[in-house]
Amino acid sequence: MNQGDIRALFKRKGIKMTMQRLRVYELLNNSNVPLTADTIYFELSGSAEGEEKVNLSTVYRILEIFIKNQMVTKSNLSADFKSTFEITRSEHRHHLICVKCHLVTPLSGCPLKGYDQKVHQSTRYEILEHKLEILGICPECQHLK
Amino acid sequence: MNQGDIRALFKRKGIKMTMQRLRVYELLNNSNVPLTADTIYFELSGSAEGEEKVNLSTVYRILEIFIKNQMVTKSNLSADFKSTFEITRSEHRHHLICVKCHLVTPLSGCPLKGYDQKVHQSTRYEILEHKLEILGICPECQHLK
DNA sequence: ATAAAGATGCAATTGATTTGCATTTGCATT
DNA sequence: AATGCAAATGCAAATCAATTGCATCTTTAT
Repeated sequence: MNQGDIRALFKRKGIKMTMQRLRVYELLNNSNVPLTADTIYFELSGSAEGEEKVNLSTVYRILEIFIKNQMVTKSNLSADFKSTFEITRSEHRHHLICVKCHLVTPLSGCPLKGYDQKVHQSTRYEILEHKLEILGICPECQHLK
Repeated sequence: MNQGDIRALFKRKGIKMTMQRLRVYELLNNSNVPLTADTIYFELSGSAEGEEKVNLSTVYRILEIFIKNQMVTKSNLSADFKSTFEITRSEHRHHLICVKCHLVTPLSGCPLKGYDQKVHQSTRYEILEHKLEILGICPECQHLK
């Protein structure tokens, strides 16, 4: 997804394009794991020449807009209980989190195909989404006793 | 589970029994939905004659101990992004949360039987637990437009 | 090029959770 | 039942993520 595509997406959603929003979007789009707000902040700060910082509250405000426009999903991964943000993809993803080192590994495929529908039938809730995370100890950390 | 059972459980775990711990445990044990720390605090404050308040930081410290002893599980339900605490049961539970009114409904049965094992095989993580929550709109709130 | 609407930066605030410390309580022992 | 001590509690202050008010700067439509 190049800069033009992103510009078009923003226009389609009626979101004003700014340098900050572009950079936050690109960062999330290029990450294959959810990111915390302050990770985003630091990633965008450490960048090369000419690049200005993006203020942390601006990061939060941008994320809020992306969420409202369903471009980003907010979650709380249990590893550190900070909120994390992830680009909405056509195929949603779940993650495996190491409780020791906090490594996050995306899982392929969703084991809950059809489950939302079943829950809808038994509860009459209108189902919007589900969140799943698996907690464990990664191979590395298993060796650390 | 009566007071004697709880006392025995504490003894078995090597946890000193105090009035505050007993009351927090009973409250969680009698709830069929996860509770936030401040809900616990308020529940225990509003109680009848003779009952003293349990300080909020004490509530947090008690929950910490229960978690360490695997008597309680901490989660972040997405509805309001506060931490919630739930008694560990032989059959773990997942919940359906209304994004409008925050109603929490326990779901019966776990749709992930065998999935942990499968993830273990493909990733070599030692799997400890999984957390699942379904977000939706409850029948009541669907009518509110 | 210009103006209006909206976005950003900065500092201060909020709200949940944690921590230090003085006091109190539970429990093993006498 | 009384005693001693380790551990638990209450209270106030601190911490940390997240939010907000406001003055200034950018974007976009004209």
